Amino acid sequence: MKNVDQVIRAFRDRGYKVTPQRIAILEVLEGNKTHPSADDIYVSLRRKHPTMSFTTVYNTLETLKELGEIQELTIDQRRLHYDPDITLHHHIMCTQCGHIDDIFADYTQAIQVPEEILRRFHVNGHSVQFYGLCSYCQDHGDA
Amino acid sequence: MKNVDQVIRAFRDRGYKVTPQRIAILEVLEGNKTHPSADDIYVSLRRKHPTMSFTTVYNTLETLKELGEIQELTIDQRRLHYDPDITLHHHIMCTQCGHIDDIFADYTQAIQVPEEILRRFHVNGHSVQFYGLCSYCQDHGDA
DNA sequence: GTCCATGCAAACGATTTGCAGAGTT
DNA sequence: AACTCTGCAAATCGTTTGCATGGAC
Repeated sequence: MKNVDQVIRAFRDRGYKVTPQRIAILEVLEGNKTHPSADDIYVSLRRKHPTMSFTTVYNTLETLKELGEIQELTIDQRRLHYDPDITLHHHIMCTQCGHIDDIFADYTQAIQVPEEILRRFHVNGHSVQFYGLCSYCQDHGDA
Repeated sequence: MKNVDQVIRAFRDRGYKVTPQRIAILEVLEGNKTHPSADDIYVSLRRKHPTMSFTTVYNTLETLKELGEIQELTIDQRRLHYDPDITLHHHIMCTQCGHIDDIFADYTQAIQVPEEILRRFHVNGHSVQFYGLCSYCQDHGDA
């Protein structure tokens, strides 16, 4: 995601309105490396924006996705997470606590799809994710 | 998944009861290459087993997972799919119609996790999946 | 007869939708 | 003023849970 000011400009350019709610959500996302869920974002805004609604969080995330400013992570079957870093990278999630970390590696060349599949599919993308136990959970967890 | 008779034996060995419902679900799964969801299984059984419940489908899938007879696919964010083929392979899903195909390839060596991550995580597994448009949807779809 | 499994209904949790009123342009 | 956005409430949908009855052993 570009910085807040630049995204605001992108909004104006596209005819999207710049509302206090949208700015607040952008501020939460800017430089955010925690891979928040919609709920995480909602909760982190509740104090300063008590009237913020889930609808607005979801709407804004959808808009930012459309603009290509954030990416949706499908690493967690239970809920979607969002990442303002749209450069090519991957993720690992702790199966105990749900913590998600970045993995900066490019596996594009490494995972070639067999010819046979290419004959039957127009491949648009792929997704690689890892699962494990983070340091904390290795020491404290018990599952 | 082993064949129905063998899984029935595995059930008995573990003290799990062999019920008509469980057998029916096993029969749906044996050799099944369609990667059904719980709902798909439920629907395909409704006619011959009108009293079959979702609870039983979910319970049985859970049991089969525990026994390592099937694997749960997380390729579809909307719902879980199940695969009786537990050998190492991957999948591709058509983003239009949801059809899932097998990809028989082993990317284990290809996707090495950076040292830096290994220091912070005990990696237990990974997941690689592809997305695209199947032949049918390339010709007929419009998204 | 014991105990696990089934099936119904209700609960749950993430996400989506309908819509009236509010705010941006 | 026009038109989008917000926020509330309700709906949706896959999955889980509580529990009484039923069936496998």
